[in-house]
Amino acid sequence: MASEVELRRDVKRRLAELGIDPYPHAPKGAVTPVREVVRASSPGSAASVAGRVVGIRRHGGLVFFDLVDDGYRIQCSVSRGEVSRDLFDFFEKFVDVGDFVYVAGQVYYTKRGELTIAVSDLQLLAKALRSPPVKWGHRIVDPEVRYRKRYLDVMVTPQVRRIFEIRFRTIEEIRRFMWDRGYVEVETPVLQPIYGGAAARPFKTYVEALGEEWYLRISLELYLKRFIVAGFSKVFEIGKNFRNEDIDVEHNPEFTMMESYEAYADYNDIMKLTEELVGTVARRVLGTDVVEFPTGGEPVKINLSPPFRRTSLYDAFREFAGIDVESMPDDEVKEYLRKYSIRLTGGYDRGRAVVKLFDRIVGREYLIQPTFVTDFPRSSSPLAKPHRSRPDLAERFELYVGGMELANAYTELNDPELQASYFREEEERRRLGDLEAHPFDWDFVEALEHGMPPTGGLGLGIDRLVMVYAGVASIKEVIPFPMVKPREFEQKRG
RNA sequence: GGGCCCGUAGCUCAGCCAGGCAGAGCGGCGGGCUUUUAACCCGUAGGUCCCGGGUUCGAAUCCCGGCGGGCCCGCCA
Repeated sequence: MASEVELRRDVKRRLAELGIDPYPHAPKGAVTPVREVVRASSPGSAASVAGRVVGIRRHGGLVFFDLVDDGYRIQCSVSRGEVSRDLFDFFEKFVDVGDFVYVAGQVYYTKRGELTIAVSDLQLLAKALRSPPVKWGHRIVDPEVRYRKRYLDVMVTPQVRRIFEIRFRTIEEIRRFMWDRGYVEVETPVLQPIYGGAAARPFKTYVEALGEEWYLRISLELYLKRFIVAGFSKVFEIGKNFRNEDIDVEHNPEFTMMESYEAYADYNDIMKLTEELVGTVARRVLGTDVVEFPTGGEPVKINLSPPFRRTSLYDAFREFAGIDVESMPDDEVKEYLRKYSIRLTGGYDRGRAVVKLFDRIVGREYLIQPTFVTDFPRSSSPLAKPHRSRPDLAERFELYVGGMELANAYTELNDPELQASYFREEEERRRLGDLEAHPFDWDFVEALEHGMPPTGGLGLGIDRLVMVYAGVASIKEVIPFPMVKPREFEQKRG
């Protein structure tokens, strides 16, 4: 028995014998988006549309089929009694589910009350040699197919398409929000001689022209701050970061961040900016700032309208876990590290130990509603400015929603000599085996030496924000083509 | 990096525990049907049982190794 592809190739051959191009360059008539026909057409009016055939229901002399164009579906019918014999036979012999067609005809309502185009003219626009894997409107079950061939997932499942509509609208509205506040959207290099701005292992690459090993950026931070040094007061960038770390429901090696930097602002200003952004963009994209997010299987209502709860890291420990980490002796901190089997690379450091414990004990578990966690230990934040009244802390906050870290922000460190000394601490850590410690970036320090105004900066994880908006618990659901291992598929050729 | 689970027709899955002819529904193909919408009715084709090795008279089934995937844990400030 011939395979589907073979059968449809045969259809192509027979079309060619009749002098019909299965891949014409353009539709023969003007095309109206199906969306407009569905919204505005009245019975009796003419309509000409184009789309993919997603379902065919044959009743002898009458055939119903569904057309989908840009996410909108419309039913069409071909009646043997009302069209030429050629047109009816053409549809029967040559049109399959998956094909793109152009149709023209008159709009009417069926007995069941569905808006339908009575087709009087039809043109094949593109022959599909493979049909969709499942009927339109259904879900593909196999995750391998969903992620490897996302185009199929989006093609057949409107709910999946909806997630990506939310994603791209979110990015659009973030841009609008930032533009409206006078931020300039800039571009910084993806390929960098020294990576920085986060604690992560980088992807390495090789620049033939320079004969050097370079890196894919792990954050946007250090170059955006150079823009502030250069004299731009408000800048932002939305772009891909690359971290050579493991893949799970909250992490993809390639992910999208928005970072912004604003001169003459501190982390309190940035908190206001952040909550307004998260709430405003939600309302513009979703029409509401109350969303449902699955945590531990159960959907929880999350309210994204500002202001968000604010708590210091130490207070959050006390409030949610009943632990006073602030006054705890080092021995006891180490005991907690053992208890939660947390290993610190680069030697014991109280600040970094506390942050790791926080992630483990408090963040994921308790911070479901939007919460700003403020004032992290200074040693865990080498790019942030020390706290104005607490030298052991940094002016830093993280935003948690749904138990995920959504944003990270500082009053930026702008003292070049302090920055240099923090870089030296990081180098020492790297020497002690911390592969995620910051490399020393002399060029950045030199930029700071030229003077950077007091600045507030923000890093916002776009993928995770979209997870919250779309109400999905896996980052793979919001990344169009998540990273999956390549696989050799057998090509079935006839 | 550790643990658990999964891989059988284009798709969803049964068969595996307890070894003995490789199955169902959907989809495809053929036929019927002029108001259906997961249309319906009749018929029919379709298989590298993920790959390799082992045990056995005999392996989809049991054992070992590998590949791919999912979930959980660790890690990802």
